[in-house]
Amino acid sequence: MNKKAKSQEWARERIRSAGLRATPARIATLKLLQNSESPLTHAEVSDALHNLEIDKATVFRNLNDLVSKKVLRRSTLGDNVWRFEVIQDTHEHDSHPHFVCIDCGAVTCMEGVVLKQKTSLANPLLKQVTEILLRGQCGECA
Amino acid sequence: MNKKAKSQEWARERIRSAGLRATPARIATLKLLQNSESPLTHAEVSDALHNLEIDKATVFRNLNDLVSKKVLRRSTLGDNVWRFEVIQDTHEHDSHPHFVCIDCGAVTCMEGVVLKQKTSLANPLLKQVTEILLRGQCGECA
DNA sequence: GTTACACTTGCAACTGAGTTGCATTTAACC
DNA sequence: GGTTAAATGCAACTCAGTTGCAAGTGTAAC
Repeated sequence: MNKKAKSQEWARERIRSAGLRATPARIATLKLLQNSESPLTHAEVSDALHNLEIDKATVFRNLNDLVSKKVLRRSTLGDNVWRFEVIQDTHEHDSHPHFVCIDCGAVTCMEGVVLKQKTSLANPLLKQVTEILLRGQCGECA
Repeated sequence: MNKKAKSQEWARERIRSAGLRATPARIATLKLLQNSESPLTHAEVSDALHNLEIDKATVFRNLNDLVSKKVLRRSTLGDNVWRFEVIQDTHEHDSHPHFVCIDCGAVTCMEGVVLKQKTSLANPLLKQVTEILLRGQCGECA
């Protein structure tokens, strides 16, 4: 089996094991996000799948379906637009920080960065952190 | 001077010292946010000032103006709606991370938390970080 | 392989947040 | 009080995301 067919089969299996039907739109969406280096917005997914003539409502529904089945993660970068990325089942640390460039909007996943609290005392105001977001200028824009 | 007039004068002075004109719409907006216990959305501000017959475009412009002058802070709770709150001038806000509760919207300054990069190699994609934002549930909401 | 049916899709119309252009009004300085 | 740049009101707009419904399709069971 060649590489393309493997990726296709992987996406198909991931969708089916989540309890959803493996339709062309879903397979294409999942393959796209899997091959992307950073989370994509709905508009970016929609554009990329444009040649498949998939309706934007379908893309929204599929993205939300895959999020609710925990195949994708949905996050916001402070610009009030949802971004989606594949939850890698190989990783344990599933919530790495994201860096967003305030100029060009590029999003970088920062696997090698961790938050450290100076004081040993746990902060009572902070029960559970679900997302860490850094904003600033990327190398291209600075 | 009574309490109401004091609040009025405080708002007026805060706006003027930011380099903006102290219009009734801006004074009412700032007083409202100052007296609110949690950040308010544009719609909430607009509703509360309804009897003053202030246009929604004006409210948006004023909120954004006050944000750009660092009188207000603008944050998102993950529902893709901006929320606004008064920046208390007793704090320095540039140097430490902020924590936003995705349920109640409360914003906490986290003086005792620092970001550490595991690898000694500096990330070339990340030239300058201007803001660090943590999102999650606070002790009240968890 | 055929079939049946629930799931999925496309379309179109909708909601709601936020923006913009422009003519009119007004706060602030003299 | 008069002047003027800043602020406002209005209306029309963009864009993200949702919804109802009829038509299409993946899947399991035969």
